[in-house]
Amino acid sequence: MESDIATPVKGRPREFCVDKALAEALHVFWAKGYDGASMADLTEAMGITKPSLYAAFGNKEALFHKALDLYETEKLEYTRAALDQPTARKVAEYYLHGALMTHAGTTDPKGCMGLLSSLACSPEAESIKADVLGRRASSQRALVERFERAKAEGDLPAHVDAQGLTSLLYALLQGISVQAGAGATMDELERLVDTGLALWPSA
Amino acid sequence: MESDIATPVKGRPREFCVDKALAEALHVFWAKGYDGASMADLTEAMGITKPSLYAAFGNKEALFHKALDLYETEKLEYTRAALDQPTARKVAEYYLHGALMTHAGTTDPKGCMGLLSSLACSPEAESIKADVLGRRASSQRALVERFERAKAEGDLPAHVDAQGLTSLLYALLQGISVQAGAGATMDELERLVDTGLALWPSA
DNA sequence: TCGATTATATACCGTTCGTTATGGAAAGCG
DNA sequence: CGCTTTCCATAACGAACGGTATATAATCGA
Repeated sequence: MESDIATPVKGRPREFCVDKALAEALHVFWAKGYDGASMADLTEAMGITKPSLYAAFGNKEALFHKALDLYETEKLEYTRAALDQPTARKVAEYYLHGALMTHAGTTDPKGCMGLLSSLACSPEAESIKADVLGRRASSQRALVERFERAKAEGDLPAHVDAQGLTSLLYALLQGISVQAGAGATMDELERLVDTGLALWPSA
Repeated sequence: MESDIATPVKGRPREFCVDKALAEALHVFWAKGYDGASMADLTEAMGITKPSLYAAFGNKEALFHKALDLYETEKLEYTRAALDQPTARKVAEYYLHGALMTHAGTTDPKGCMGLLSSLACSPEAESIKADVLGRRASSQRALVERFERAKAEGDLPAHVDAQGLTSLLYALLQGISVQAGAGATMDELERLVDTGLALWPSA
């Protein structure tokens, strides 16, 4: 997928790096959510003025979608890599520890950008919510299929509900994000994960 | 706890019911969150004008705190009643089924009002977030103590981490609220709850 | 060097936000 | 009836919102 940001050959060259600016915008959206991030917040963090932002990214909504792309490819890569783990239990471990690092670490904002922006939905930002929910649904479908395969391969008991287990694992991820954003310590969240993994169904 | 809304003996009587208006305000805050609920939304739903609202409730922030009181006493009563259940497993069942009814039912807005308003935190609404987080922390403390008691009474295995189990149960509640707000069906959420209870530690 | 083209900077647009001042209507008390 | 008190309705406040018009600066091909 190519970037749709034109780089002309004529005229005055832009004085900022589009990728750097987008990374800064991602941090603002991550910390404040779509509605909570104002254009003033964004331009200040990106180090550019509003006309430059609009010329380079279109508008606030288009900027968010591009930032969400970056978030998914860079920060949620663990959710895709988890599916390659050999057993359902290791899939869950990969998911949960990935969530700890990504959503409760110290370098990036606490919590999940998608969760934040899908809940705080101003009526005019319906396409934002739809984008986030669509990506989440496709991730969840892939996990259901992975757990179905695990049942077929015998590393999940036959009686477990793959759909229910997927919803439960996602609930844990969402709870981790919520509690991380609410100020829970890393120790508390690790104990949450350890308790969850101790209950994980064994074949 | 007495209502701090004065009811004078002289002067023109107010033409609306304070309790009815507060219940309507609660629904707006519940559906949209603190920042997402505008004064226009609130006055329209409450059927009163802005000066009446300010005279009766103070301002938007005070109105939210009063609505949160109502929410806690009427809608979150199940989290207190759950602690009276005889075993830790029944406590968890009460919590989870209560969350299904309250946060995924058809009569009230989907999701959890506190979760919504604690995540979407405009910088000037810090007292809102603090209020919600304080109530949640006190609820969680009570649950930890209940699970400690369950371990002493033998209906929870001695090796389980009461703090971790509490965080896990709250994560499930939060995940239920998130997924309910995202459009999950009641069937999906019931399977989430059933899967979680199937994994519940037995003595 | 000269237009053509594009980026930046400043200032402004209309709208909505939470909040309040102003003026009149309705009740209790003398 | 007056007088006071309280309520309701209209309109306005300053600030912040997302988004732009305008003018100037910088770089291209010719």
